[in-house]
Amino acid sequence: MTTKPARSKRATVHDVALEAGVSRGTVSRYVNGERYVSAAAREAIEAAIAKVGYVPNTAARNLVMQRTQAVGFIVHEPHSLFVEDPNIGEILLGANTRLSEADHQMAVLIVDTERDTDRVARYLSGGLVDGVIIVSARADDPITRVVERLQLPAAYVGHPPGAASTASFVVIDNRGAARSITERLAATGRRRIGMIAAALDRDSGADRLAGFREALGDAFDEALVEPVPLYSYSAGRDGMRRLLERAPDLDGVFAASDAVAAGAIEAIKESGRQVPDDIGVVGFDDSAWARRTTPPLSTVSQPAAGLGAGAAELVLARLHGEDPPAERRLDCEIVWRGSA
Amino acid sequence: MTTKPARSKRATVHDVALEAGVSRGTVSRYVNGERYVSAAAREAIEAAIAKVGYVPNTAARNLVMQRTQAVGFIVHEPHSLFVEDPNIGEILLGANTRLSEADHQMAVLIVDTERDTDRVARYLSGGLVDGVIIVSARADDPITRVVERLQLPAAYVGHPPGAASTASFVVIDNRGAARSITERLAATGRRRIGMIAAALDRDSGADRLAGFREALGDAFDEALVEPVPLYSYSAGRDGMRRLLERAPDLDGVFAASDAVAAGAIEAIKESGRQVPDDIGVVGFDDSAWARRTTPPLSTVSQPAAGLGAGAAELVLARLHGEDPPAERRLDCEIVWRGSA
DNA sequence: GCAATTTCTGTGAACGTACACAGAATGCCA
DNA sequence: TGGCATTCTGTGTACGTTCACAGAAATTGC
Repeated sequence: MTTKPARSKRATVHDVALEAGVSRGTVSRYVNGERYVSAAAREAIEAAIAKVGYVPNTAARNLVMQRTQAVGFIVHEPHSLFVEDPNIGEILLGANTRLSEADHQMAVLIVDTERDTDRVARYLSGGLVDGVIIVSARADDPITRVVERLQLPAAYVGHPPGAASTASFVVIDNRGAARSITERLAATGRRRIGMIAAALDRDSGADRLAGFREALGDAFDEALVEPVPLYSYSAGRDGMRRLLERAPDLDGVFAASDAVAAGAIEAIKESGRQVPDDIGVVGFDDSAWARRTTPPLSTVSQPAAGLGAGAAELVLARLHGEDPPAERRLDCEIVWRGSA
Repeated sequence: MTTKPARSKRATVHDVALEAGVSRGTVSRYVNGERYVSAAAREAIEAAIAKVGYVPNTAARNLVMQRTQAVGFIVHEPHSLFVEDPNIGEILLGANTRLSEADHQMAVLIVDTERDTDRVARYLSGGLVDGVIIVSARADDPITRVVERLQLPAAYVGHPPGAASTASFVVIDNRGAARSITERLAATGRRRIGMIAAALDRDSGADRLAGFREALGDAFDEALVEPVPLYSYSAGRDGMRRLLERAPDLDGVFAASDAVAAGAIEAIKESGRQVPDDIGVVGFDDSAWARRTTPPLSTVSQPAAGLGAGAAELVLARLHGEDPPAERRLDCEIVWRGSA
């Protein structure tokens, strides 16, 4: 008696063919649901597949088909932000849902360190994804360059990093929304309105500031704008402290994101002032933060899941050889709660 | 003049060999950093690779190597929870960091609908991952069964879903931590301590309740335990409302998670009581919620990133043919803030 | 009842890589 | 100079699938 193999090898299309008494080609046709498979063959193949436990090998299929049915979801963020910013999670889920409907898999690629950059670049170059969704890219990004060089079908969520002819962008109307909510804040009777402007190196940050400036018109005062690097709680808190020191007579503030607004509220309370009585605060994103502050935030509701879904649609369209619009702009809604 | 090809094909190892005037084998050896490549050949190959822009095709390599250098990260959660629960994000990042160090890619697989189940099962069966990390699996899970059937090296974060000989588990000491924090709460002089017990169908939920019961000993009162289905804010708020109605004399409460605790605090304030003066509240997880409530939560700090990293290590060990321990238990720390 | 069509099937090639093996070149020592 | 170990190289095969093609079988039309 010979020793039985330690690990039973996976069944291949060949094994099924042998078991069913037909050829590889016929099995392949059956598996891919093509026409021209006789009833007899079909039954024999079904039985054989069940018996040997056949599952197609995707790597082999990918190799010959030259596609993978997978889309990369690239996030370039410091890890902490990925955790803190609920929008990214929702964008991811929105994209995943749409991709899943189209029978595509999502590979999440987080780029933080130098090392990640290399690995992700290798992964993309290796032909394991048909296209990519890119979230919050910076202007001069090695990953972006790799994507462009490979001519990989791409859709960006947010900031368009330079001109890339092969890419589409799905964005929200940051400027319009910032203008609307600032106008709304002004309409509550505030006279000295400041802004904590975050991430000015990105389109989103710059556009929100532009909208703010537009809304105030002549009343705009450069000195009441406090720039901070990130959309984070601590940046908001620190920025607000500085702003209050500079302008103690402030009675309204537009924070560039809810996380920033939450930090700002802490700083305001710290200083002994009341929200919204002394200072009205509005945020941006309608993230989980917005319902957790006291009072809850008036803010801009950002269709995060819609952004993800939109990006997925744009990539899928490209994969199907269509030529989708270069930009898709989603509207935002203002949600008025208690903070202003 | 002939038309140039619309899309230039990717360069293969064959093209490089031709360009460098050597054979496929030699190029392959160079690319994989093997010995026995002459200096002359090396230089020629380097030049050729640069010239034709060669990148190895991972699908082809996967096929012949019978491995993919990728690990699946499976989350079975309703979408909303994935977004709300910051621990999952941190677990993901912890795992990603460790996998990335070991040059492995992570494929995120979110299982929510029936449809997801099929797709993920197909993906796993297709041989695109060498192993999996599974977060918050339920007891009778189709995905878990697929993983077991495929004998895929696996590591579970949290709940061990039945006996699976091929898997390892990385868990936190839920029971011990629940006991500690309940004792600590009791030590502040509380006499009527209740618990909002969430997700009792999971080990984590059941163990936290067990630790609570252990800590109180004879003082334990079944009537002061309010079970809720999920670790969510709204579940906590609703549960606390019911508990307060049933036991208006309550002076302490252990919430099964920070999100639950945050909801509980809202309900307590709603009822006109003060935290911590009238009722002391403690949570579990030390998530982002903990620092956002007023007052900030006393809670159990859960090493979420450590859980992810631990799971990654266990899977990697299995992939290297080692036989890691079946369970790795991580300790938690108690963080005392203002809520009790 | 024979040609023309439609349905069905098997075979060989290709995808791009890794690996085993045979054999060529080189170096060393007696 | 011959023998032998060492370094290097090229060729053929395998991985598991899809696809094109040729040809067999069944069905149709007159």
